[in-house]
Amino acid sequence: MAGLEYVPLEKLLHQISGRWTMYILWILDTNGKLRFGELKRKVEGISTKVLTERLRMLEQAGIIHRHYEAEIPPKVSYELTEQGKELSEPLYQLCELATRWYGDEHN
Amino acid sequence: MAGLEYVPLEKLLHQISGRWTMYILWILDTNGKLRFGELKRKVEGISTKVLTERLRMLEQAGIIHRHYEAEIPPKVSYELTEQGKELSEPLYQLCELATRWYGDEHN
DNA sequence: CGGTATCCGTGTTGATACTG
DNA sequence: CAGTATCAACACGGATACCG
Repeated sequence: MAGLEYVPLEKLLHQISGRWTMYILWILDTNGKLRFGELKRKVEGISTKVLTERLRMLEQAGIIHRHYEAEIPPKVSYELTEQGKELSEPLYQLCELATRWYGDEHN
Repeated sequence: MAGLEYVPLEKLLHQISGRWTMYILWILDTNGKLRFGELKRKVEGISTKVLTERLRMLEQAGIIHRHYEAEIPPKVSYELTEQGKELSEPLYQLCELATRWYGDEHN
């Protein structure tokens, strides 16, 4: 039987879909590098646990990069990788389509 | 708080992601109109319940069209709507990207 | 043929409390 | 500041049996 990875597209969609994920990517795409706290404030309503999960997942997928500075207080920031930026283009198209279908009240 | 529909893109991705969904769309895109049984045979391993769920969901989203003929035996076929076909283009791009990232052993 | 109905295991999401 | 740990709630996938 096929399994989840049969089509690479399914694997990719599996990574970028799911609650919050796209929103996080969108915000990183439009804002550039952000610290954990800033990100959490912009993705209003997300819990630290879920944000952490998403960031780890995206990092492992090579879509975002985590930059850690061992200071006091600790400073950690995230940004899209070059690979991650490749998503912008097709995603923007899908977004345009989604906006056309479902309205643009929320951008 | 935001909710699932905050970004239209999330709503769209929510609809087309999830196990089997993309695969179903892919098959309808490449094969054209198909009957329930044919579809089920092509999406090897899927249960009737899940296939039905996905088809209902996609139908409600306006992505596929259900054509019912009250014969004996009953004949029901599915195909992409014009709206559904709009997905092909951006999806194809994402697919190219996914293939480049994750390999093309499986097409 | 083309589905429904039911049930259940598992994964995902999330709130809350706590830590280096 | 940037998380980890824990536990509860729920959505999702899938097997099986039955129906018009």
